[in-house]
Amino acid sequence: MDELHGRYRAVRGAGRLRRGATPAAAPVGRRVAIGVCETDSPFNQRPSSFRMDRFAEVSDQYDPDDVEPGVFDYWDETSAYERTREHRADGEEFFFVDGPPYTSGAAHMGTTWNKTLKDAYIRYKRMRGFDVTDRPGYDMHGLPIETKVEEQLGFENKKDIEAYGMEAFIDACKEFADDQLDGLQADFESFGVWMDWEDPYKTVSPEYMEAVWWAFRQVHERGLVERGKRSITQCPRCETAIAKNEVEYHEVEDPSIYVKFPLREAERSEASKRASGSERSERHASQPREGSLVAWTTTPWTVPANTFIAVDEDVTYAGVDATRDGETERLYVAEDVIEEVLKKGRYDSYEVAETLQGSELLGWRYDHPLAEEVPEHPDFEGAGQVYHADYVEVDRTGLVHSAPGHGQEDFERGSELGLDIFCPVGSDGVYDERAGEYAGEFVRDANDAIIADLDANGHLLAEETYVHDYGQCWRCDTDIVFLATDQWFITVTDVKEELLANIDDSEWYPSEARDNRFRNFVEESPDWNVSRQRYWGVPIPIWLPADDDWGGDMSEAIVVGTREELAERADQDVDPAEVDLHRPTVDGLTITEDGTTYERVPDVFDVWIDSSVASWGTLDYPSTESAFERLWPADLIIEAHDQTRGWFWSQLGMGTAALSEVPYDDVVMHGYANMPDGRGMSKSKGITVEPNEVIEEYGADPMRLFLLSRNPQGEDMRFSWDETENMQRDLNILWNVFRFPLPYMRMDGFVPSVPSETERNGGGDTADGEAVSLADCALETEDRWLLSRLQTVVEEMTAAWEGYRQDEALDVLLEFLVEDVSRFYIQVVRERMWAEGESASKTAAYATLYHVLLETVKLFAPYAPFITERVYGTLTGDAGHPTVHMCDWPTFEEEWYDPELEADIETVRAVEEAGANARQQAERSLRWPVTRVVVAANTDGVATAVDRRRDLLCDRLNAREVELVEPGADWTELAYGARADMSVLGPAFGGEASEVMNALNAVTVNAKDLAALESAVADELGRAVDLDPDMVEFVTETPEGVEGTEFRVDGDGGVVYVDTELTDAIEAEGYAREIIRRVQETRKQLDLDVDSEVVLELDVADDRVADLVRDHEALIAGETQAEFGEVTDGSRETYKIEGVEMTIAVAPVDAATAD
RNA sequence: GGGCCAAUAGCUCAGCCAGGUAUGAGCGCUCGGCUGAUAACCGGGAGGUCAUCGGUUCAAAUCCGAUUUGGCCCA
Repeated sequence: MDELHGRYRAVRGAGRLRRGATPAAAPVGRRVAIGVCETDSPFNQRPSSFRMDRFAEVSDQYDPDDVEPGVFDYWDETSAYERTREHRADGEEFFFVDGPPYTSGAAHMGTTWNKTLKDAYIRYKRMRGFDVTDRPGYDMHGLPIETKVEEQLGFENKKDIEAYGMEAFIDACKEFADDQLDGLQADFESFGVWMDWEDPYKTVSPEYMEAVWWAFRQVHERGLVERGKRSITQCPRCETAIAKNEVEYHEVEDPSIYVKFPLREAERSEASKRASGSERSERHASQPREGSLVAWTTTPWTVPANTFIAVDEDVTYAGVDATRDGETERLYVAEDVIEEVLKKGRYDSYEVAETLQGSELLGWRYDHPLAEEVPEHPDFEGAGQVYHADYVEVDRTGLVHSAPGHGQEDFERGSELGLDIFCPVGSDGVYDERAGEYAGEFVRDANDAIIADLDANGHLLAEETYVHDYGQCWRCDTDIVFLATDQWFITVTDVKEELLANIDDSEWYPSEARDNRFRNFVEESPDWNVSRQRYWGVPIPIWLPADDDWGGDMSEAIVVGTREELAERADQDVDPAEVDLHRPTVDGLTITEDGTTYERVPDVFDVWIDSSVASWGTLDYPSTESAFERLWPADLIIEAHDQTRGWFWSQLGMGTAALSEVPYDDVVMHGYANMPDGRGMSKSKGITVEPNEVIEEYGADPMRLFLLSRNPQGEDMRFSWDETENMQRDLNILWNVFRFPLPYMRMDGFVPSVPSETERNGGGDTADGEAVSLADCALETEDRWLLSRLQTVVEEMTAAWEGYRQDEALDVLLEFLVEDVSRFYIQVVRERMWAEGESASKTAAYATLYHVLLETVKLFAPYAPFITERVYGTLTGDAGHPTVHMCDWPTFEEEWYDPELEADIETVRAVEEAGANARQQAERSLRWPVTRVVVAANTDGVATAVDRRRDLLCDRLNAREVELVEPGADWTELAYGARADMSVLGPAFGGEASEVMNALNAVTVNAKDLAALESAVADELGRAVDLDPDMVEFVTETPEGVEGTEFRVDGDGGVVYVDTELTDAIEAEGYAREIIRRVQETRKQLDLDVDSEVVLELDVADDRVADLVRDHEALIAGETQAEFGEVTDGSRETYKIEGVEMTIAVAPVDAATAD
């Protein structure tokens, strides 16, 4: 029962762990309708307040628990989804078709990944201007639901259903499916999927079922429907055929018997010609023989139906005279397995009497080993003979017991040979009267009796057991049986060429899946058995003459295609608008034409048929025609790779059979969602990660971001809690980046220019008169750089999305957000934003950051619909669209694109990074300015970039000056030392080696020149030495106070040297900065507003330093909103800065402002 | 038993198609820095038999073959 109620939308609380290891067991949630909040939710007090004011205050930290419920409310209140659809109503149509999930059980991680991908692509397409078809679908018929309902009702087999009443049972199935649908839909909504939840397509609706009938009728009209016997996999409990892909394999222990089939005195039979057509077999076949053919089987219960023995005509067989307990008999087995077989039979000795080709055995006749027990055993024309078959392998005995009434290959070969099909077993796996002594017994239960009878008849050579994989019913785990029964087929093998040709009319992502897996599967696909002997499904709309001697001629069958047609032709009164096409309603309808009364065949369709018509069923075709004519076939479908043999195939098969076309253009085939350790998830084994746990732990947006960060083309995904947490962290950066400028913009009354809804719809400038647009601003280098980066990002992301690689697009976006916006741009512009009063530079920074944030949030929207809604709302107030999801996808704007600038800044950042490293080596913190930074560039490109961006570099490196050393030139202040390689130096100089080494270590030269080094060492040593190049390695030695670090940019690079020599001016500023920082810290501790004023008292223990600091009093006062004075009551703290003791006291100017 | 896909740092993954030094990325770890975005942020460092074995090649994470493990599909 758990599964029936296993889905809840998480009830959000404050208790989410920020960094959980593994979360505790799934929280016990209450079912809460989407968008309805607990009464204690803050959003009940201030519903969707985030839309009330532009630049309104937001919380310090991104908290999905806070954001997501508010956004749900907002969407409800503003009909955001409906308005977004409406907004695109005039756009070019894009026909997406939802592969319908099966309505049993809750959404698992795989379904969640699937729907998240679909949602993201739908949102993206909408932002690109398309009017997207987004009708969700549910697959609601079929055996799985029947078995679940049977379980609920405590049923054991079909007879219980009949006793309960078919109509009541079908009602129960419907109710079950509806319940499951509600649960699934709530799950999908809980992580922000926007599809048309008001109007999903359901495979149980009259319109949809009619779409199935219509298609089947089309298929019939093309002559592709037939009834035929086929060997099918039958579940004896469910009493129905089950699809091959519904058979699950388990290890079982079965009997393994070697049966002797006694040769009849052979006369040449007609069948031998039929079997081989070969001339050479005739001579041998005509010779009388004695002895037995030995065949092996693991299914004794199929022996009653034995019809022929198969051999391989190219294999060598032997007639062996085998002796046991003094008795000798002739046995025929393959030559290669004589020893093995005789050992099984515990024979004492043997002699090979003759060897023959398999072809020589053809036509030999034998007697049925259970002839007495099964009087009606196959004895018809052609039965009881040896034939060739391709399925023969030389293991066991090399001869194969063949019963076309059971085995699949046996059936095919038997049909080919024109043999009758003998199957004395009913649909429940019980022998009928034709099985003689075994009649009434369940086949498996008869194994022992059959083995005993074979033994008693002298036909059992050996008996043992054998462990192998055997098929079981996927729903009830009953071992399947193979039976030849009457079934209905769509003969797709008749249109195989067309199927293969149609494959090429669709594009697959990844393409290999189409060209390998899918093509192989289609090439090998057999006719499609579409009938099931069950209840909960679309009834097969075939009516046959009631007198029950229909000969199989489809022209004498009636196939009904629509409700209208049914109403017209049925003998009973049928209202086409009201009729329920389910059983048992349709079972009672008859059709009488030309004096013949027709009754419906009792079967229903295999449930795979239902979803195969989704591409027109979702458009309510044929009852509604216009949408189908406009839209079909689908532009896009997105499913996992198990659908290669499922929905991708069934749609191709049905589309081709009914309409001669493949019903979809683009296929995105994603993988499976696996456990963090790579195992597959399994609900029954309790190995799962539940989506609601993830939402509870980290939020819906972070979960979506994680799912969308995985390659959606073919590869399986490992779920990762850690990566999901990382995504939450990345969204926190988005949050921080977004909220950072809000207080400044608010204080300065910045009015951005926001493209409004009216403007988009009809053009015209509706922006506020004071609104600042980018074009009006005096942009600085970093502004233009960030805007250019944005263009690059937009272009790269769009290309990735168009290639169905939203994961690559996300990588680009996250790197832009984290590296470019957060780590570089914001760091650079902080000071500009802090500036007091009006400033063109500040306004430019506002306008730039505002524009970039707005575009960035749009780029994030398909991934994280909640946080982006919140951010967009706060940025635009009531000036923008009602929802971010109505926005257009950003476009590449040439005017802002400046690749040279982007390359320059890349160089600047590399130099900055190396500079920071050099500072660290010199132990000089960034707060202290340095007199100069020297950049030795390796290439002209680097030199030019550094030269062009000197100002920015000075700023970033806190350097008074940047010196440039051109490529090829040496920085004259550098010296070169040498290190000795003692493994070479030692042998060369013997006892003098250490003396030479010391001299080498001591000297420096001003170029990497061996002669110069020799001369310097000679001076040091007082005598000349001969040095080889391999004795020494040159090393760079920087001047005192200078440290160097290498950097690289795209293969180019250079060295950054930082000169940390101190001057009074530098010390003065350094100390001042140290003081400023500590005052700021104190201000924060006192919880002061950013702009509130303080009194500051400074006491510096060292007079020299006190004088230095005094030079910067104005700077200190300005940065900290302070005036110098005596502090009596406030914070007072003593610090030791660079060894100098200082006491800093801070107090608010007015106590009233202090809190 | 057969087909397809995957395996690269502790974790999640790029790189492989078109062979040429893994300056690999993020997270984690560790050492340091910054300090009115601050429960944020930045820098340095350590960390790899590219699953294993064999082959082709001057050169293999990359191409080929086999094996192992995992996933999917089929029998």
